[in-house]
Amino acid sequence: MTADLFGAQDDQPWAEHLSAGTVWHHGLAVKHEVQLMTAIADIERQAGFRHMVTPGGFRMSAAMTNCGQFGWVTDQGGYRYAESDPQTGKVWPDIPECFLTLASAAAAQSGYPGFQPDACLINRYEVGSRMSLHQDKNEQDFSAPIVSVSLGLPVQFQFGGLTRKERPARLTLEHGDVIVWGGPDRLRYHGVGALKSGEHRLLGACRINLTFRKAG
DNA sequence: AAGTATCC
DNA sequence: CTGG
Repeated sequence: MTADLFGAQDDQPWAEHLSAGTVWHHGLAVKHEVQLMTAIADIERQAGFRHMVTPGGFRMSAAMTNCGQFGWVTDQGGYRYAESDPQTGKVWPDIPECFLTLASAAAAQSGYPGFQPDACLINRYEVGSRMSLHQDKNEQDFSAPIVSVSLGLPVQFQFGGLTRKERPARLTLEHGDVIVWGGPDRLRYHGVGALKSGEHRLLGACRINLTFRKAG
């Protein structure tokens, strides 16, 4: 990875090892922020954010889109990965190089070298949007970790156990934070609380989360 | 079912 | 009324 990928203080011992997963706290270097924002805007032009519907018929409060070979979708028929955007019939946009660089570097630093995601779900949270506790389990390959990148407003992240009963740990995720979980922790329940109002210098009253997976 | 409603 |  490049020395400035995670900002000027990258040689600091950043990792905060939880009982499961690794959180990297850092300020993204300005040029990388700009690259990521530009890439998201480019993806949005090809595959717009939309509020998907759960199998139970409820509209999700987070707006979603995807890039990569596979995109996570939900509708009344269930959760699944699709190789094309149901909204346009077109394949999802490619995962931008700057996304891949960040995701693989974060995975490698957390003990998962060679991470090559083929799916990136992009969630956009407005004030009040949330994501209740769930497992990422629609992927074919649980040997690859999950890499999650937070941008914009802070949020309370809930990191639970392998059953829903286990009480989740809570931690605040801020702009530029990256969390990686895999191996025995790959199927841990996780979610985020409702986004509180605020103003981020780049994203305004909004949080965007990039979640990288090996789906296929 | 990654949802809401309700209770405490 | 709220947060879990």
